[in-house]
Amino acid sequence: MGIYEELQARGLIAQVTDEKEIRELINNGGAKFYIGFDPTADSLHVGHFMALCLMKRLQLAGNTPIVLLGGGTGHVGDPSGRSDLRKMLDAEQINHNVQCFMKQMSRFIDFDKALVVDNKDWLLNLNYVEFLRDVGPHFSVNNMLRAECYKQRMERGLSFLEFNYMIMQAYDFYYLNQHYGCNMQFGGDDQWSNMLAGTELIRKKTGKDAYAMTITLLLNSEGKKMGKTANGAVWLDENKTTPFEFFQYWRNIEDADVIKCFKLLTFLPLDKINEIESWDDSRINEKKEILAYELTKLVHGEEKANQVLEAARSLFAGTGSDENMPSFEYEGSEKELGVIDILVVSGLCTSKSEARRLIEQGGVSVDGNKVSSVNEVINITEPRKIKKGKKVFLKFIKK
RNA sequence: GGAGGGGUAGCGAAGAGGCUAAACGCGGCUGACUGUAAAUCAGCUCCUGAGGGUUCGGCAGUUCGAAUCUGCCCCCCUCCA
Repeated sequence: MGIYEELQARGLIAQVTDEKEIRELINNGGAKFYIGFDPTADSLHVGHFMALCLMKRLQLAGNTPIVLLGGGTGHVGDPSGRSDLRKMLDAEQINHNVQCFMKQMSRFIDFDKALVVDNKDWLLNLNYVEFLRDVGPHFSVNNMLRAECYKQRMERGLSFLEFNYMIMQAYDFYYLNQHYGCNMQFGGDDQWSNMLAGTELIRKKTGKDAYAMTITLLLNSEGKKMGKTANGAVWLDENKTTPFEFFQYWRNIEDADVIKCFKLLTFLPLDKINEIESWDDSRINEKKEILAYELTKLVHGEEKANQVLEAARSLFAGTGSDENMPSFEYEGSEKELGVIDILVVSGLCTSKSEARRLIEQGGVSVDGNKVSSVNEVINITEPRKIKKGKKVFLKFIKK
């Protein structure tokens, strides 16, 4: 089975421009492909993770990856999948974000064997009129407006700035094709129209074919994007989403999504996944634990994965050590603190009102004892295990 | 540039001088039932020393009293140019 068939079997492939050619190209290691990452935040998220994994899979199959950092396109902002204008980033933020991306990517990609480029190097110096004359004639506005990514924005309004994003991305592909021999682009399925614009530009300018393939978006059984919580994305940066939180996110997904996540996100061989799938439903929690462990291992390393697995088992099953449970170090000098203060100071609650409400509703316990009064005061000379709701644990330690 | 419509809590959306800390829906949180799942049910969802305090795009007014009325400003949408 070639890599193409593997990707297909995992359900990773969403759309391709030319199936036969692409299959041949990547199965024989002949692809020099790029994936673009726009530095819109200071950490990568699960969507990027899928792209990076794809990059790794293809690299292992002998293909050559190019990581394209969007230091230039970041100035414009991709309107795809958005109902409103992106916040504009200044150059300083973009550079900072690019640095953060690089750091995180080094865990997945061996930069020695991959090419890393930043499109600010060619986009920022373009001369407007020259550029217009160069690529402008190849784009039909009528066609662009038909693209799915703009359609939804036609109702709410689309700025000329964002309208140009597609042209930037198409130009990137063309540029990489000319300067690095890049013959293929991968991306999320929401990038499809932007990617097609690139293959078309290359064909029109050079008469040669280039290919594009999109990866399935990670949607849950209700059709919503996975990797998002009420507080925002599930980040790969451990300072933004702790390994424990990361682990718990996957540990708590819906039953219906487990096998799909195995296939799309892990590197477990397909036979192994099929075997897990065949397990009885009563082992569903075991499946989720493996999934969460595997993903945490990929993103945060084996050591961290073992720690959070231990911590989770200790907290939820009562087995294993609680040494590695999430903790908070309190800097104050008091020997005792009101429960409300503990909750607020540690960040478990954002206001005292919220903390009070929580206690009144019976949602807080300390060392296993339910807190019954909002006035309760706790001795903090010893570490205390705070439990908020059913699943949030924190060890409160006085420094 | 002209005409019209609009900006209310995380989001959607009522309210059109006091009865409004602001209906309702979604989302979120807590509890019950479970399997750290889903579904369902119940409660909560601006802050607070629990006395109050601060909110309805911004600023300045009118009024005993303003999310609601007036003026100016900012932003968004639709149609026309």
